[in-house]
Amino acid sequence: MSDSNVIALATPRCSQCPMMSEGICFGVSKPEIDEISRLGRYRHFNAGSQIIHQDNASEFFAVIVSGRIKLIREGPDGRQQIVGFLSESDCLGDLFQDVSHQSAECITGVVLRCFPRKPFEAFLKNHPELEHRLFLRVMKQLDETREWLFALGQQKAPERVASFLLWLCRGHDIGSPDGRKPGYNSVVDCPFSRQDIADFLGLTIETVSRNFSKLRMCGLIKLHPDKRIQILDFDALDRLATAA
Amino acid sequence: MSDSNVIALATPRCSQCPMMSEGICFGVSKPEIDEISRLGRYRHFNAGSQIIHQDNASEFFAVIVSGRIKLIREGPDGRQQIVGFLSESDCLGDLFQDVSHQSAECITGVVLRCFPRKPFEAFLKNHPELEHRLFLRVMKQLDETREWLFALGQQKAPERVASFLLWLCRGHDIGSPDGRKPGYNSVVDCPFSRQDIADFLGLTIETVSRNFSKLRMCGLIKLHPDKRIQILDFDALDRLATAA
DNA sequence: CGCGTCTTTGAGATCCGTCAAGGCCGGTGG
DNA sequence: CCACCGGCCTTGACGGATCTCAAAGACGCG
Repeated sequence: MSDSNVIALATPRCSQCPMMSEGICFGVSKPEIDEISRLGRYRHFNAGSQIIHQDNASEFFAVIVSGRIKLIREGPDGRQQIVGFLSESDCLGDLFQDVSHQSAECITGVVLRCFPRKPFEAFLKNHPELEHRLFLRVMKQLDETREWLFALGQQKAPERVASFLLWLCRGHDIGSPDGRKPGYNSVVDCPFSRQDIADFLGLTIETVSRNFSKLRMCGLIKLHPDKRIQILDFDALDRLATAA
Repeated sequence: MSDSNVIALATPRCSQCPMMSEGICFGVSKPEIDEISRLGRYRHFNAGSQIIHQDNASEFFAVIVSGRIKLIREGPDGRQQIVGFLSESDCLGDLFQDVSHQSAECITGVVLRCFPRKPFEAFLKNHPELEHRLFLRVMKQLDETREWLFALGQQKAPERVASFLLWLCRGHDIGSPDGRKPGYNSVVDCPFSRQDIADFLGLTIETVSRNFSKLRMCGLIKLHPDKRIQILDFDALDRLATAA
């Protein structure tokens, strides 16, 4: 209430912004939130639209207000590898480098809170505690990327698919219908197409599909028509992912 | 000379330390270098020794004074994926997290400048310009890791091997004997075993060896017995790596 | 010189990619 | 309301790239 004036000046909905709720802005004083917020604006994108183009100038930094985005590395011949999935409250854009080394494409409709890169970097210079928080995020991303490097380098197709499902469980568990412990009989949201999953796991859509079918026929998962997947045997899935 | 007293108090060879020369310490005032240096000590490791064990406590942060290190993710069944190579002036150790998510093993003999993690993190809190420099490094590592994610996910064995050789050229070019432009007819140092390369590229030693042989027989490279590789046709290698 | 380790090369087995056809589902228009 | 259409997903058959297993060769070290 006391600060709602400032917030209101800054952005209409700053209090609902994931930069606040998810902690990116946490610790930045209100006048300064006002300062940086004045730089930012909301942008909307439809599913399928390209937000960032690989090898183009890196011009903005953004926080995802809603929706899902895939980060893609593409080769000269069109092959593409998804190097990361982003969702609400994640950050988008390459700071401190002039060209983007990957593309960003919307999986769903997306709302972004966008800041021009250079001014944001200048702001960062005066707010080390904010940069520290970004630092932690990038380290976490590096950790996750290394995890997938292991998967792509060492695991076979069935293990990769199982690992992917477990990854879905970790991040996007909607909850189990009968209230069992997390991971068991849970329903997870999977807004990704077969092509997305294939590009992420370094497989073809056919191989992904075949492995989903195998898991379904073995009774480990149940595929719902609304892009949701029900995990019926978490332990078995875990064994598939970690053991051979 | 004026500051050599301070340096001398701090560490015997701080002026030769890669933290200075390679910029990690750059911008930190001398008394403060003294402060942090008092925390650090030199440690020596033999080739093959494990410095960090995956899933163990993350207890120190270090700068590599000399030597080469591989970062390894291992699965429960012994399979291992190299997720990064480190060399002189690179940093080692997971900051701001309690357990290491990968192992670190010496490829050559190694000298480290070691700092206990917690005090170093505390020092970092008071030196945002130092943390900023670490931030840039981690972003660069993330970028490189994504590059290899593309290689492991999308490229076939011959392309991966060619990409690996080009990567060697970028970082460790010893120079061409006849002074031609960089990359052409250059000799690169390759201190890695076939097993290392295989674990890095997600292949087997046999596949790596076969592809090296193929490149040798096609006249693109020449393998010297002292772990050096001569690049005879850089362009052809580049074509192999980027096109199919 | 002899030993062990790393590397190379070969032959066979396996997994996954490619090509192709058919099924499911939602949207559109009659 | 139903028929049609297009995109996405599934399933099958086949071939090829890579892994596995095996043996011989090269290199470094004592």
